[in-house]
Amino acid sequence: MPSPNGNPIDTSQLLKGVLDLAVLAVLAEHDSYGYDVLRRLRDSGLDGVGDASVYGTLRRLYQAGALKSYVVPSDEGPHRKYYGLNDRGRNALEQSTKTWGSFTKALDHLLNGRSTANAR
Amino acid sequence: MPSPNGNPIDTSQLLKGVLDLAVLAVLAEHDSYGYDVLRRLRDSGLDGVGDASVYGTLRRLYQAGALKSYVVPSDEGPHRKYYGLNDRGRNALEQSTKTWGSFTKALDHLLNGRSTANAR
DNA sequence: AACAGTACTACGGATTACAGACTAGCGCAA
DNA sequence: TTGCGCTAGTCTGTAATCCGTAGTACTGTT
Repeated sequence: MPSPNGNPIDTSQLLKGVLDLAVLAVLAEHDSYGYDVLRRLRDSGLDGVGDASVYGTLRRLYQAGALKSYVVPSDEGPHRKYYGLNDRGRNALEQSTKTWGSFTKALDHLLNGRSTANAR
Repeated sequence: MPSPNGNPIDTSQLLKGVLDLAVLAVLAEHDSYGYDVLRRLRDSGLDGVGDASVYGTLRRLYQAGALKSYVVPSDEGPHRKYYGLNDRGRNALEQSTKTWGSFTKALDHLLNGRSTANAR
């Protein structure tokens, strides 16, 4: 049930589809493992991201063939499963970035659209 | 299963949570009915939006108390169900716009991330 | 042993897409 | 005039997708 309050949009819904892009972007800098991806995501301002969401995304991306992965047995804890972009992943990142660009442009057009001079 | 091809993000997923915002923005200009909202959304660049999605969103928003609605019997077809923002809707629009703003900012930060002064 | 870092799984919630049904005027042919 | 299809407009059910919460398990360090 919706809160009896105002009902602004939920950040979790905004993440839909964007988490892929975010994860790809993070991995574009350098290979990394789930826990670290999560941390970097949160550092960048994406607060409410759950760890399972990241692991899920990583796996989905991997199964889609956009990532390579290799396990690094660590000497300071359990093994770390590193992920990195491959060609397809790099391609997907580029594509998705474009899609995201035009999408936000359309939204901005709607939000600030033709009402620049409008005293309500 | 995903296409054996590259698997860029899907526009439909991007819409999640944003459709609310888009619909609110459209209604902020002036009251309107589903079919027209759909048309205006598409005109603004949001292509793949389905009509049922718009109707659904309209109803959700209405049941959340963000919209008022009234039926106008038309002389050129079936009746038109108009929707318009009320106070709560206006409030939600403002809130959501802010959320959207910081969200895109975070994303952009990630995408262009390693810009000036990443030497740390 | 307790704790923190790390990985994974299962279930549930929210939202959009697709397809189909239904309503109401209008124009045209028989 | 009646019948039929076309268009504008609305609504509903089901499928598919994705994120969040919670719970589990493993491994070094203190």
